[in-house]
Amino acid sequence: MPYYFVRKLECFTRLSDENKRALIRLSQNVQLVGPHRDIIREGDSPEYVNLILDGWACRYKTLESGQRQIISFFLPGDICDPHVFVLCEMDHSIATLTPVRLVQIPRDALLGLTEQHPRITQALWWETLVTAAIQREWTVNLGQRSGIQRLAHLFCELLLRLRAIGMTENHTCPMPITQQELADATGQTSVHVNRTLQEMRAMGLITLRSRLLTIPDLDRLQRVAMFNPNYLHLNHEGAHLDANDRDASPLHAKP
Amino acid sequence: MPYYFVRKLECFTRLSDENKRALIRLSQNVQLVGPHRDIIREGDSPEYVNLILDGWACRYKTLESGQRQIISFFLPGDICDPHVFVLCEMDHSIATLTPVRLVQIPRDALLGLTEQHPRITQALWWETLVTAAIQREWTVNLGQRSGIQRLAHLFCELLLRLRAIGMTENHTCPMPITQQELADATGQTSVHVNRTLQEMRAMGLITLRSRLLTIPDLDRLQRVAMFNPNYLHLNHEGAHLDANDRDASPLHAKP
DNA sequence: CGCACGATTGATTAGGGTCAATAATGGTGG
DNA sequence: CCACCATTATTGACCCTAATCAATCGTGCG
Repeated sequence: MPYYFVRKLECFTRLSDENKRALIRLSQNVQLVGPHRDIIREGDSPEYVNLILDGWACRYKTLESGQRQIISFFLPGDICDPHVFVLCEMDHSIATLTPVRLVQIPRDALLGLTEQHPRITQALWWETLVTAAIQREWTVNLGQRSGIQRLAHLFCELLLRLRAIGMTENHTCPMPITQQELADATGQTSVHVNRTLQEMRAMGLITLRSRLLTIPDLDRLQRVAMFNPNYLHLNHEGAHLDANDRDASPLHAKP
Repeated sequence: MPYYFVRKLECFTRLSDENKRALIRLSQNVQLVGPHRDIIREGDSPEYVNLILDGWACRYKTLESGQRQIISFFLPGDICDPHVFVLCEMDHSIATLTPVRLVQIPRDALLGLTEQHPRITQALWWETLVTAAIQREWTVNLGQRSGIQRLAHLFCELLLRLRAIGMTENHTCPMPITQQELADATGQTSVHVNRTLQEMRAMGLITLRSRLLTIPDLDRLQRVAMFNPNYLHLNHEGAHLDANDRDASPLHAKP
């Protein structure tokens, strides 16, 4: 079973063997959660940091009117809010989309880890900032792009994130979510998502069936979406950091 | 001249006199920037952390098509990305909206501050997490709300944030931005914003003229917007923290 | 006073929502 | 292995919000 979160953090910087062992030791008390279950709800007080070992999950908010917005997707290896403890209560919910294997990391365990491993601290910082960048890009996506562009952009993002953790094969990646969920993420109705997907298939932009997405020409899809991958910061920006660097303050990272 | 950023951080937790003096010492080398000027551009490498002493600014992104999305607003006292140095290059731009007084804080100055003042470190953490929460709420706003609701929601958010730093008078606050900018923030055209504002005025929800916004009945506007202020975490959630607490790790904050 | 920018208005159109019905799919138990 | 049921996907008809284009009006300011 691959450790996706190790792969993910290695997108940013080199990790020592000791770093990796420490990360892997977190995977105690693995929990299995079925699909479409809440992991934590708006209003709850955060007690753990959730690390998604495998499967997909999402942040979401439900309005009084019943409308739901999916705010972001969690993929294998993603960690849900490593610094959430500063706040007293959750302002959104997190739910599984597929069956999920996760670990709930107690505050002290995570604190111990970062105290012992400056490089991991840096990498978690990078992960936090990239998460924020993704959220900003979603703001742009919902505010400025058309239906087809929103879906195209989402597919580009998910493909690159999945590729970063080694979950793609050639031009194909898993896409284990329903059209309703794509609709909730892109601020459309499922009816319109359905029609837009058909249009994208007709244009030869994608194949999507059996929960598998194929993008024959990623450049073309990126052009359709006006997608610029810079916000994902996937180019080993922390490669210059010595794996044994003592200084773990994010304010110290030398760009 | 009030120190809005001190007021803002005090929304989270109590600060000692020494904390405050240290914060105020940052205000060396104040810069005056005219309206509608870029402070930092997408692609630039971040060299400073910008602290807005006074005036309004915004994050934005421009697409190849020329469309612009305003991603967030910076109000007096806001600090632009205290932890940005982990990343090599900016994935968005920041520009002034009004004339702005700001300080560009060098990395080392900020690092020194947080090393000396654990309480400030905590408060900056809170600020970072609230900024992320605001971004999520904008995602919901753009994805799920109608034109009038988006504007109403934005006005509610801005009023509460301005009230937190003491910039409101009764039901009135400054709103020094154009309809085009409201449009770029809410993902609409300025024509439609204009019509929606007229509708809101006709409903008695707001008064907006001479760059002043009045909200006679905030509860009512909140209901229209389906606005829930919980995501702003403005209820002194860090009040329990002793101002001399030694431990500054966000993972340690006891909710 | 005149200029530039921002606000306002009107007419028309298009993208996407709504509602409702039907068809595929896939998982389950007998 | 197959029948059944629940979910998910698909289609059609119609409607409405908000975009577009273009012109005009205000207003603050040098």
